[in-house]
Amino acid sequence: MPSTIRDVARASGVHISTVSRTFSAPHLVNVETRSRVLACAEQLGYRPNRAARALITGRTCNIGLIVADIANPFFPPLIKAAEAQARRHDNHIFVADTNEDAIVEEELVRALAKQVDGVLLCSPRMSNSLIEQLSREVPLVVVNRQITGLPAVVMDVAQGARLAIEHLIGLGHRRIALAAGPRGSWTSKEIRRAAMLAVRGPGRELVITGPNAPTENGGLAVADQIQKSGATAVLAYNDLMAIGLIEGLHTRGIRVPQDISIVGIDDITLSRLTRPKLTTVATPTAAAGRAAVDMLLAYGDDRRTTALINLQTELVIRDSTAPLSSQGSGAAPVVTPSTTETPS
Amino acid sequence: MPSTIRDVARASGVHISTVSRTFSAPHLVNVETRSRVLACAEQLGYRPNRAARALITGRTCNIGLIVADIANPFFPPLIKAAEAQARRHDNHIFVADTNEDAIVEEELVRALAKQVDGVLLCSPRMSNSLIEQLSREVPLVVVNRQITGLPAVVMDVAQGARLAIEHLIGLGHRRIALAAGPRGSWTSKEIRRAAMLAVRGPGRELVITGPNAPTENGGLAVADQIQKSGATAVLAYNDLMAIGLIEGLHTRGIRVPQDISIVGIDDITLSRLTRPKLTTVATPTAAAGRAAVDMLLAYGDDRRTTALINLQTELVIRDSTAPLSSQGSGAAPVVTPSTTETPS
DNA sequence: GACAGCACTGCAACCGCTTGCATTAATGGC
DNA sequence: GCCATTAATGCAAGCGGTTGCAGTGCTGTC
Repeated sequence: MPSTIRDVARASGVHISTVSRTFSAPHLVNVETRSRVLACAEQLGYRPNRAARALITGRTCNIGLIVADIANPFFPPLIKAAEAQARRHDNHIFVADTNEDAIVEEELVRALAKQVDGVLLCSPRMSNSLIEQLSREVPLVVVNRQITGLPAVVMDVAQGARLAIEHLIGLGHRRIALAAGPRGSWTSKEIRRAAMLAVRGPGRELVITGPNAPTENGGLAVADQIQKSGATAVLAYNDLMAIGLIEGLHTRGIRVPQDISIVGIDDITLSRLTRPKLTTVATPTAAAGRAAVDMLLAYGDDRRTTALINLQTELVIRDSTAPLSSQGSGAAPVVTPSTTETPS
Repeated sequence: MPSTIRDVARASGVHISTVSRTFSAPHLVNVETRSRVLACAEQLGYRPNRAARALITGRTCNIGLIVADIANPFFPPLIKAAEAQARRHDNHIFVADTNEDAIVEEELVRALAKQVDGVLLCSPRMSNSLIEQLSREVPLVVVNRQITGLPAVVMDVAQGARLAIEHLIGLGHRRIALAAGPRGSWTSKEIRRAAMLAVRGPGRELVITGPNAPTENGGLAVADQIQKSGATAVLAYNDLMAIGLIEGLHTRGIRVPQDISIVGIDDITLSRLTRPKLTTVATPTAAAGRAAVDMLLAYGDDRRTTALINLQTELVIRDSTAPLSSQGSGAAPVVTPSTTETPS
């Protein structure tokens, strides 16, 4: 039913190759012929079949976008921006969700490989070496992870974490907890590294809990440990965890920010609307989506394309952080060794 | 570089057709041959090229998913569920965002048509007739809109709206406002229809404002009209608008729910976390995503497939609604004719 | 022992399109 | 006026698969 290049050729009385050229190399065909062909195509509602074209040109004009969890509010703005940018270049986007599972991730890259010109791997959970191997099978741009030799777009969460910790220290906090992210997360490692560095100083300690699921439930679940840690301030792996944590502390009668200060990371839309409004590190997710697509599309043009884009983050101070109140470190003064890793 | 069917054929010493059959009709090939072929394929890392296969079979095993706005928190759970369900059937999903634009929508359906087996059209903004026409070019399943003759998955927002209005009436409210959704939204029409019916009764009035953008800003922008309307309760087109509206009213010194009660629709994750927690009509978006994919995949099998799935909604009562307080209809007692339509 | 039937495999056309090469006609240089 | 260019188009191979048909060798039947 849908008309093919042959239908158009027949209708306009030329060979199919002329029709083909009308669309993919117009300068090679006579103006009159061209307009005649275009008219027929228009009338027949002809559109070149991209899959067929891809078969011979090797370019699908499709991009794969793999994220850990579509429903995690961190990703939709990234997906949206990537999709828009892709379409601006006449590309389409496959979106796939790994459910935070490294196995699924690998399988997805392989499954998509033949149908796309490249894959955007967002916050991957796979090992570096596996990613490197996959990048030999299909062009890859990694988002939220830095792997030497691979093009990547990262957001400078280290800097963000540093700003957050400095903010907390400035408020008088001395014992600060870090609610870490999921296992395999590069971002989580970065945050930890930066936080440890930033906390360093006389009488100051960093208590690390995790790994945790990067969700509201993950935050809820860690509330108990946080309470017992004796920390008066917490930096959470992301806003979702921060929000869950606030909820969890609330049910334990601990008030934020009066008893404990909380800082999130990401600045998802939600964070402006919760109670209290969340102090957080804003990450430029939309910009990251756009940049990643651009990088991928530039892949062929110039192998020496900027291999790493590092986007600035900034601290947004709202209502979930407050000066350390002299009387109330609401959390129990249980002493735990600093920088303890609680497995899970 | 990636190995083709020919490589596998050569390696295993059979004709390419045998390799092909090994993958698409295994029962037609001898067990020994089959395992030999499979071994070679495995070793070469061979995977059938879906695009090439699609060219001749006509089945791409891809699905298009078109939504109005990926970043609108209503959609991600739907996208996630659809993607998971699609993958369960070994299909992949193209996601595209129309930015609430009917023109873009049409273009996207056409652009995707050749690369997919069908398209899920979520909350379309196009006219019914255009959708019908498109459905002749590519299998379509419409989500959140009912068009006679087309397979559709809808959520029973009419029932939800009725429950919401009854809840408000039960709380003593008499003058109720409806913050309508965007132009072209079937859901918005349904809600209006149901709300008008439900409000009907002695001394009761429904004030309609809109169309409005289905976003937080849309809600913010309508706060003024709501205030002037003299309504003591509002049903908003969706949670995002409801939240924006609460914000807008707050800056005007109007408290929710003490001065005005607000009900949203959708029950997005956010709604459990705002201040106050939102009373809202929960819509089963994940179920809708799954159902829509199933419908699309069943398209070929049975033309008489259930043409309409209507999913139940339910009212979730939280903290944004309260009994009408005798003293305080916080909104100014300006009299506006009932059921006025404010254009925008 | 001839033959029908079956299981298995090869052959080749084809899906819709691109592209290097051949062909033709028109053009310009001298 | 002849030849080398150039512009425009046709031809056909091929991208990576699928599939109807034909061929091959066995088996079982009578």
